[in-house]
Amino acid sequence: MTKKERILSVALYRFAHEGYNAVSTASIAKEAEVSEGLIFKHFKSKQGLLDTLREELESKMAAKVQPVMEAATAAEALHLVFDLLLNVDPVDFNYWRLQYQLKLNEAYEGHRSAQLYLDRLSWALQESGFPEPEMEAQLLFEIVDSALKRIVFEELPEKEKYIEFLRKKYAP
Amino acid sequence: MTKKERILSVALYRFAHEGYNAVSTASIAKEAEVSEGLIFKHFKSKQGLLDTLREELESKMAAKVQPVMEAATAAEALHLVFDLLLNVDPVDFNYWRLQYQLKLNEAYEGHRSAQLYLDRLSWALQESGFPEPEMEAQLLFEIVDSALKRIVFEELPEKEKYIEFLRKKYAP
DNA sequence: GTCTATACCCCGATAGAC
DNA sequence: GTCTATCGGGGTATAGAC
Repeated sequence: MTKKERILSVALYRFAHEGYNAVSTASIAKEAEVSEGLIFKHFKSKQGLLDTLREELESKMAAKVQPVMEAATAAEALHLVFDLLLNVDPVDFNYWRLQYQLKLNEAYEGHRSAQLYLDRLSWALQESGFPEPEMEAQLLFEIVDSALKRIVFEELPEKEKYIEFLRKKYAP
Repeated sequence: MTKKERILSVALYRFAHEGYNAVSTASIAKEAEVSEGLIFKHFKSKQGLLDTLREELESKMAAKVQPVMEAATAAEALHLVFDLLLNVDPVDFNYWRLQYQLKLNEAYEGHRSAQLYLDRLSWALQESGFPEPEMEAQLLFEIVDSALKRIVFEELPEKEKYIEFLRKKYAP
């Protein structure tokens, strides 16, 4: 693990747990066992460090959603939505936590790709015979999002049971 | 409006929109058109200012939930859950936004009262014939919470339509 | 790439006058 | 209750040596 990677790793953990503004570059440097100056050589600014993490986050997000977008049938797409929840890698928890931190404070542009995902859900639900697919897609999106949030914040002890309970409602 | 109230009002807005750590006492004082020292005379510290807002938030929350807790029948309780969403006062939006800011960063004790609310939902859903009332209560809680979030962050344009869509599922 | 030293500003908080 | 003045510390960022 290079020093650059150590910085990113510590910053990800701290930003995800405490929030961007609550974490100083000095404390990141100390925990990563590098000099504070090195952070600025590599990332220009504290914001630049966050931007790098955000890019990593976005590519991870795209990869995560891809199976649902490419499923052959509506039933398969709906099934994969819940697999996505079952298969969240604990190694990535901090990326999703960071996402929830960023989403809160305005001007976060997850909207573009979210719309494509919503459209996909809407299509799958319509194919599956739901009478109000757009409304239902919004709801499903919120349900899955809140479940992911509870998983990565370790607030969902009966994860498997809860996910299967959800799956029964949409992909029986 | 007293100066003390002006400070609280500005602090609420800024904390709710930008997050506690991103807002300085100097900028609050400037916007409220008071001296910075006055903030510390009234609230001891920046944290004390937040604590005052948190107390106001908690009493508002208790008042909001009360009708559901005191409903005579299960059907009425479920019906009131959605009324709660329909009747959110725009004047209070910033209090709920603040709540979502606070919930994110660790050690937030909304858990005690949340459990009573969850138990109440669970009871109402069991009475209404849902086969897995505990799971269903968790889900309903998340659905209502995410809808409230979208409302106060002004991300739910078709509010009434969405709420009635939800209501049909639980209190037909 | 990496460290040390340092600039410089802004932050939270206090003291004291009115 | 309210303001002005001020402090000490910690924040981001840069310069320059190695």
